[in-house]
Amino acid sequence: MTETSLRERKKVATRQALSRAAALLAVERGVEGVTIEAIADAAGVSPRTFHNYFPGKEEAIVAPFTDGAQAVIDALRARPAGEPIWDALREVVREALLPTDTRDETIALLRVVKQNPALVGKQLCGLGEMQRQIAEVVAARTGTHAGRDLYPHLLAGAAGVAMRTALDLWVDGRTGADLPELIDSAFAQLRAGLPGP
Amino acid sequence: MTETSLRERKKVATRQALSRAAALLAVERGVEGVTIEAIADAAGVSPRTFHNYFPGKEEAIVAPFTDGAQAVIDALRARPAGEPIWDALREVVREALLPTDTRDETIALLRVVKQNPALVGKQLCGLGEMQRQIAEVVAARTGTHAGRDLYPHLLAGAAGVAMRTALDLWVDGRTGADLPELIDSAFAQLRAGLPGP
DNA sequence: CTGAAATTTTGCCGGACATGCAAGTTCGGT
DNA sequence: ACCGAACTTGCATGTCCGGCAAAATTTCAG
Repeated sequence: MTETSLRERKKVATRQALSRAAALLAVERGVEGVTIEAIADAAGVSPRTFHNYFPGKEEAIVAPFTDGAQAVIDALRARPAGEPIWDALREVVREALLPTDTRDETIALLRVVKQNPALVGKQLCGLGEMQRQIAEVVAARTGTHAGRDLYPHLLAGAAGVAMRTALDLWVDGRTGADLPELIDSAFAQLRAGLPGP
Repeated sequence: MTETSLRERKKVATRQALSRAAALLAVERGVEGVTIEAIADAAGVSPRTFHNYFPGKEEAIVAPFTDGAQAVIDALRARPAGEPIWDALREVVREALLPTDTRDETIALLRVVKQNPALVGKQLCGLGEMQRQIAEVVAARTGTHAGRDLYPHLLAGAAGVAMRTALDLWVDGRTGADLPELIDSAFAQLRAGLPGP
């Protein structure tokens, strides 16, 4: 299966421990009230080691979303070649947002992120990188050119907007719908050209 | 007219001086090669004063885009009430991206921003805030609810994607089309539901 | 015009951040 | 068991960012 030397396992474990500690502390104390020293301490490593894994606490906090964006790209690359591109995008977004074992923590984290401009910036930056790579995949599948055509970037951007909008509205919780419904609705509306309410 | 005491004028002048100096230095030396001291020096104020206007050099560099986003919102609020919302959005984006007297500088600045993740994050953060406010305006005009409906956020997001995509492709310059054409094309494709290449 | 009030600028300071470097420690393969 | 590679850690340096209070500037009432 996957190559898993002890070193590799330790590395991912440390990375996850740092990320989880950062998220937990951010939810508890607020982002500004968290120091790198506290995160490192909670994860059982030295502050200096923290910087071997993340350049700053913001990156550690939003790491789950950065990783999730990468998962979306990988999943998209693994879709069957003939599948309509809109369907493929909807499916990978749906899979990425499937209920996890840490659902409540993720919601709490999303709320914290949303209220902090610095975190929003990092999150959107990761999303932008995801869209860039999605555009390349789309271009390859549709015979368009990522450097010359609007189409692949618009499609990737639309998928990103659908994902982000559905998530945001779901996290706010003022709508009774569950997440898959919101995702389907968002994709359907975009696919229809947002004709009106 | 507009209240314009000496104090107000000096404040905006200082802010613009700092922003312009930051952008100029960033283009000349690269973002990392710019210190707050250099920016403040170029603008004729003390480094401490810089922090009274911007929390960091990144914010100063992307200030033109932040301000531009605000201009889009104001322009949208000023559109006639009956106008189709898609038309209104396309028009305000077009107006925001009209050729200015500092066209070449803006292009150079956009290229610098694009290559620096920290700046991209700040820029996207400002764009996100613009979209949030656009969604409110859209909700008010279409009888939808920004807290419950996907529609206004999807529409605002689509407009943001159209603007950003058209700008990016235009700045890269690999397409012969000019900016208004790209904007029109982006909006037309989104409005048609991105049917395919 | 003059003096007081409000606002802005500035220097100083401290905590936190980020990163290079070198020494110490742990792991992997022979 | 051993050596080289990879990871951790402490140290040191430079920058960032914001609070605070004093000095300077602008506003406004008398």
